Amino acid sequence: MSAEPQVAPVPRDGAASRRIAEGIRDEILHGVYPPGSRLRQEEIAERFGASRVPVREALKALEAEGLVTLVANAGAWVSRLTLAECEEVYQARERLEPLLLRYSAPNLTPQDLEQLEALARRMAETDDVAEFLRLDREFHMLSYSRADTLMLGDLVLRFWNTTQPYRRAYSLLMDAHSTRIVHDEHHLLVTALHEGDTESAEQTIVSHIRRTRRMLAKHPEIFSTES
Amino acid sequence: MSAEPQVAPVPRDGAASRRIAEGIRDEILHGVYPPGSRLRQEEIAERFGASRVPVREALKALEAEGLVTLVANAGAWVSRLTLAECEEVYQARERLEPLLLRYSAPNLTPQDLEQLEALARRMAETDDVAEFLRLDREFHMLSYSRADTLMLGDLVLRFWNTTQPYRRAYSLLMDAHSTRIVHDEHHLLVTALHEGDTESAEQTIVSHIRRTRRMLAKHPEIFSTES
DNA sequence: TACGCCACGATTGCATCCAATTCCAGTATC
DNA sequence: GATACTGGAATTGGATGCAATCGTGGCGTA
Repeated sequence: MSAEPQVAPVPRDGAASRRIAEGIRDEILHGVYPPGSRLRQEEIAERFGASRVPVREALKALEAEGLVTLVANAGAWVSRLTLAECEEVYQARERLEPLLLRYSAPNLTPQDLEQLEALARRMAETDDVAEFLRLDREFHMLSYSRADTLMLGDLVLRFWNTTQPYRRAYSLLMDAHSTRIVHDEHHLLVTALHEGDTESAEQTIVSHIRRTRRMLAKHPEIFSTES
Repeated sequence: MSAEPQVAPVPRDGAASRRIAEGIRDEILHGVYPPGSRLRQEEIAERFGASRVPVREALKALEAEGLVTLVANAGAWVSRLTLAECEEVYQARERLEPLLLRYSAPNLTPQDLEQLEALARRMAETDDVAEFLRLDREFHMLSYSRADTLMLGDLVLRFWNTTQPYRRAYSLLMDAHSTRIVHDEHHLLVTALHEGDTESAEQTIVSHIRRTRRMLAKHPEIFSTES
């Protein structure tokens, strides 16, 4: 144990705990840890070049975000949603995202609208699932990005995060028809925003989320994986 | 340092961390720690007969709940809401609580309805603020208690928790007229539930929350206390 | 007198160490 | 052959100790 060339001296930047929480969150969102997989403190600690203490703090925070499930004296697992829970999240999104859009829409710049249009186009053109998911997320988050809110945005982001694995599974099952409808809705949303018709934009996002929820309900097999 | 009669041997029941989180949350909700007050790790640790490690985990969890604000290398404070943030929470409540009520209403038992009525009556009779707050909270939570949800209920509870200190401050300012309206709304809600008219119950709760939000907006002085 | 600087105490962040609990494989018993 | 039990390894929960950082009061200088 004389030399440690593998890990930088850890400049004690400010908070290893934050770094670890963000790292684990990213890994969960990118599917490195699928829902239901075990999270061992020591393995994570070693991978981030830290001790187990900040790892435990990070896990506590992720638990409160709903991404991780902690069981006393047993361990931590990536949260797995049942169909019912997922529908709940979508119901909540149906209520909150139009509100968030109402905050954001009036502040969107012409550049934002242009970029939204570009994202919608690129989404329609790609057929790579990972790329589609990334663009879809970027599209919707951009539409909310000008909301001058202090917690609503974070809350919606959390909803997106907890349901991310299931969006991935679902988008693998989409046929050409469903795909087409999704893109139509995206274009409708951009158009409404362009015309300054916030009412219509809100209605479009409600329909968009509700339709996805009902499609998910038709594929309960997504939620029963045992791995 | 030979004997320690003051604290029980700590039966290591399962999770000191949970106990501490619940303890601090209760103290914040009961006004022991007002918004903006500092939370020192060592003081809390000593008071709960534990070390600072579980305290830090508890604070992390409370931060994710929005009750506590953590600053790296500086400390923890009880979150203080601005008027804008508080309005945001109320806007979110306006959207989510009717949804939660929709889940709960069909499952409310006759006993529940009776108890709701009793709570509404007792609320109208008391003139002690602390008592009113307790009953009000119990009333609304009971109306949601039969919701078979897995996260919506917790989320709404969190909204109530983060805004609790401001409800307290506000209810001190209520005149007879406002008070009367609040009680009327409560009775309307119970009546709608009794008649099985969920639509109407939802509309009542929306109005109830919206009215409170607008009243709060008329008293910005509540949010500018410097203590 | 007001402003900037510095040293010290107080407090936080993290690593290491120990105790308690859980999980699991191997064994014995029905 | 299936089930209940037991002992030890693996893993988590918490306490203690140390380094880094921040706030603050006192001092010097303009």
